Amino acid sequence: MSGGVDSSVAAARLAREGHDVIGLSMQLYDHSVRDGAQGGEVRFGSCCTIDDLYDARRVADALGIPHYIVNFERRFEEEVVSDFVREYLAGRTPIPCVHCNADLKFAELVARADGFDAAAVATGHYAQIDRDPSTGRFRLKRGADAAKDQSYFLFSLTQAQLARARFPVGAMDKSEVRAEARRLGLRVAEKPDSQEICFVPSGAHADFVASRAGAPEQGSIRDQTGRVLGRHDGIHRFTVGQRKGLGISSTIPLYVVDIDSETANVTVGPRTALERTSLTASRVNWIDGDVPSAPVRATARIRHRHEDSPATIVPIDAARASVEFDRPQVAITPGQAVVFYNGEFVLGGGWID
RNA sequence: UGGGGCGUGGCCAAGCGGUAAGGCGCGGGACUUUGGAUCCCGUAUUCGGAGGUUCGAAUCCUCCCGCCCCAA
Repeated sequence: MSGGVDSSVAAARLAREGHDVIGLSMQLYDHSVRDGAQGGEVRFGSCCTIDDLYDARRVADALGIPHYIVNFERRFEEEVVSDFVREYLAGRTPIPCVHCNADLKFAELVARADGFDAAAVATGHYAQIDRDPSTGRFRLKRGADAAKDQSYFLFSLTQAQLARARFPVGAMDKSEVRAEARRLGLRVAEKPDSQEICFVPSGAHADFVASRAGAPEQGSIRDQTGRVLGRHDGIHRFTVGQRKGLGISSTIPLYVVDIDSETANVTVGPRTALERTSLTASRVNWIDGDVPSAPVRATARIRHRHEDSPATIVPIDAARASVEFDRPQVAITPGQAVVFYNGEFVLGGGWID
């Protein structure tokens, strides 16, 4: 229970269905240090704050279920935050929410749930799970509300994890979830959707990285011919596809095309220079547990809030695959996830090299 | 005070006689469980100053002001 509407309604639905529900909330960082102590200007995202934990507790009270806060500060630091910093310093663009899901919610949290002898672990994700009638294997499906679908963030789930997972709001529209929260009188009914990175003060992720990594290495901003157009204060300030913040005058908008962590060079070019037809992915997970023995026709999504596009997925080995798109994709970004779909079903996904 | 170049919105910058491109930034919006992501809209009655030529100038001429480079 994050303290948001979705997990609150998820808990409410399970309770109403007669399940023996226990509310668990993850404490991800030390609020006594982070909140306020640094001058009051420090504000964290709308998720996982101390206020959110209180909201979760209040909702649990309202539902008449027990509520526990589990301390994942260390794990969060190890699995999510340090990875986030490391990735930016390597010139990649991390997506911490996937790690938080895979490494905390569906790993550590499940382990804690075992301590409560829980049969399953439910979250407020907009995604659905069913079983393939022919193989008996679990399948991951998009959320019913196309606008809120969060299946992208869940591509790394395994059969074992899916077997225990429940997504009570996955078949609902967001509006229905809010309506149900209102009907139940839950205080979080109108709470805004969370956004931005929960552990970084809004709008300052680069400063956050710098504060963890020390003095940033400056470098050059070059055009595609290698001509120097400007300087920058660290490659962690850039992501492929980025247009803003370059500080370069031009006759056309320039976008970050490439980031070289070796030379600290950031290459920029016109929008068309962002188009690529292929990519390779590492740490690929296939939802059904088996690596396909032949290329797979699918649609692939290269970022959240992006439409998946027809492609052929070619397994390279157990953990890698190449993805050949039928049409060029704009701004394929190393560090982001690529997720494969077959219609409503998530086939798998991996991390873009 | 010999030669050359330049002064266009907060910044970079196009235009070089026909009535102010574009980019950055900024403001607003859309989107949103990653991205100082993307996308959309807005942002100079005016071109260092003053005169002049012209139907008409930021664009030509004159003078002035302020920068820069080369040579002394």
